Amino acid sequence: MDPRANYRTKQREMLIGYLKTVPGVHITASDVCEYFRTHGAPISQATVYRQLEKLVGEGVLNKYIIDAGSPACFEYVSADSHSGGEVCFHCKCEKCGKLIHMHCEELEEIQAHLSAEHHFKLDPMRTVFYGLCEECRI
Amino acid sequence: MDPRANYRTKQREMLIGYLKTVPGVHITASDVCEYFRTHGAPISQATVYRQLEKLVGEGVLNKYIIDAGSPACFEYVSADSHSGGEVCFHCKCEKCGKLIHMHCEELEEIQAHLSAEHHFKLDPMRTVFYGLCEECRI
DNA sequence: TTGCGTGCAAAGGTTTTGCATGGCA
DNA sequence: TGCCATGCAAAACCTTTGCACGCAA
Repeated sequence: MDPRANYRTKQREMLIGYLKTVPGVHITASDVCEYFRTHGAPISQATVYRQLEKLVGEGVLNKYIIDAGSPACFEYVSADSHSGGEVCFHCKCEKCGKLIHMHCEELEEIQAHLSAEHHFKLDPMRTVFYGLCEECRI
Repeated sequence: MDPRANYRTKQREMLIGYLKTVPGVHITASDVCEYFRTHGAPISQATVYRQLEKLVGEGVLNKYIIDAGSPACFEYVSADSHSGGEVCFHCKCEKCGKLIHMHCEELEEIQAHLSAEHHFKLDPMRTVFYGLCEECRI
């Protein structure tokens, strides 16, 4: 689907290798820089940003924009997600800022409904539900 | 519901007055600054940001984060939306940028489901569904 | 009079970019 | 060899903040 030539550089392999070890966890660009700096194999932030963006384009990572001013979050997409099996939704608490991951079949029906009735192809990776979490709703 | 004392300053009135004339349109902070600067009544950007954020807190405006690095978008909330009668959802096309307003009962069930099953109180005014619109989905 | 709102300028944080060098294919 | 990737630094960008002054209540 994406026959772009990608060089297998040391930095790219290190990045993918690391992100694979934390699937379903939100990582920021500076998190990545910090990780490699404290592990004796620093990668420049320019390279981190460029590779992360490239991996998003390839579908290897998801990118989430939670809030303005805050750094973007990246998350490794597990192999079984590629098979179309599970979709991950996100809920963001407006009060405490907590981010909740959700794997819910019922919510997947939203996609079908939006597609059939509103001719809109939902992008679950990009969509964030805002509201109040269990503790904050009182 | 919100007894905060809000001074009726000239800048605040001008801002609300302008935003009211463009309901359902996405406006950025710099758009606002530009508008008033070219109309002979400049408002400092600090004031624009502070007032916009305050108006969001009051429910007068909605704020949308479209993309990292891109400025936040603000949108005037019409009076009938305040009456609580109808809930308005938004779909934002990631490709052409079009914003689609939706009044759909079926989608309102999402709120009930999130509340009952996931203990999450959805805020429809703040939530935007991202994806591809009819023309862009091809 | 009180204290919030404003304006200016500077800072803060995230992300992008120019350019020379390095490394994969 | 050709060209993409990397690193460094600086720039670009949006947004927030400190402080003194102004103005609504």
